[in-house]
Amino acid sequence: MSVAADVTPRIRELIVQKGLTRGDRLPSERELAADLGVSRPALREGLRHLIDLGVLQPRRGSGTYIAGADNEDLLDVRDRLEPHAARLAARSRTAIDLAAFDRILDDLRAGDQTSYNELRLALGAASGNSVLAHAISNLVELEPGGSVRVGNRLVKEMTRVVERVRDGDGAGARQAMRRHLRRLQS
Amino acid sequence: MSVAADVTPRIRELIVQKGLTRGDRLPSERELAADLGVSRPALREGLRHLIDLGVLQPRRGSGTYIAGADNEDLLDVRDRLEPHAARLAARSRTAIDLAAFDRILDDLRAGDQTSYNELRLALGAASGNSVLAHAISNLVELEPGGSVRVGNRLVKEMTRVVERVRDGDGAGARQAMRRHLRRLQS
DNA sequence: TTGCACTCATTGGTCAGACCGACTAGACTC
DNA sequence: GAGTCTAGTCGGTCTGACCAATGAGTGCAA
Repeated sequence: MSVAADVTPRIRELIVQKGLTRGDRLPSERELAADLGVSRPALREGLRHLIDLGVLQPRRGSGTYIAGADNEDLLDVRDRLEPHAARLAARSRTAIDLAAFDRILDDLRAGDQTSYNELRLALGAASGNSVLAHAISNLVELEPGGSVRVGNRLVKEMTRVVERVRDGDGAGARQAMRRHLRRLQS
Repeated sequence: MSVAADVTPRIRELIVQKGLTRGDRLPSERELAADLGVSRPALREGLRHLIDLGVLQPRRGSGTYIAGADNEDLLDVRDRLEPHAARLAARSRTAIDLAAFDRILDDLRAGDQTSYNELRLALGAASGNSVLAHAISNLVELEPGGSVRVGNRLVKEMTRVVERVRDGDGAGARQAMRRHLRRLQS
């Protein structure tokens, strides 16, 4: 992992940890670089990714601010991609994919907040469509950390999706994911 | 427009101009920076975007190579997003959007190769969903420049899409875009 | 006291030059 | 001729500096 590539998740962690939300200002680049122990150019390369995604918005002379996407818009796009990914994954998943799903589901049941997004990424990867996987990854990164609270209902829904994928039931997997997203929408 | 942000399209132009395709090597960063008249850090910030998208793949000690996405995978994702965008655009388009469509269609009829992608971006913007617009923008950038040849059939298909959008016919706009993508797939 | 113009420290944006480790091709050895 | 060694190239990173835009505090004028 290169330094610049590693900066991106660390910035995200910092945002979550400090509880920064839309409109808040990030520490200055010089400050961030010092905190993370990297140079400013490397720090900027890491920030660039989040800026391109639309998560951050720099204002010259003022600072860098949290932008973030509208949740409704986000769910609309998720509904276009993630059920489709679940369907494809039911057809293309490998034994390695299935093992990864099991591990992630275990973490999810243990209450790990990050494993929900990991599962989404794993489904994208298992779809066998790298463009789709990439698009979903971008959606995951668009959200402020831990956007969804991990509860019993979510665990149940995700378990259902994984079961359908394991069974090779494409239509069922798609439906299960759609139902989950439908719930988030309301 | 910042220097770094301007680097990205210029790199793309250079790729098209030199006719580089998947697997080819890009000139070195030092050379590119000199050619474009920017510093290496700025050049790298521009490259970073294309690397994150998956268009370029750097190999330390060797060079930076064109990666590019599988066309079939790409069309599959386009089929999920762009007909949906057309449908939303039919509902949300403003007078400004319509004027932009007309201008772009004129360019398209004149044989401008870039206007096809411009239309796709304009439809995404007109959808009113910024996340969707962003996702489509990423898909556009994923393709090697001028992936689709502008011919009579394409002009006809795009004209149909715009007409449906102008009429506020969401279902029709969606259908017209799907038909266009279906053709590209075969 | 109030309002405004000004000043200046801070911030993102950019540049120049340097060093490092990884890679590759060509020279060299056996 | 096959394997090894070496020097040059490339991406990755750092340091330190300057620029332009911003905005808050300052001081002056009304």
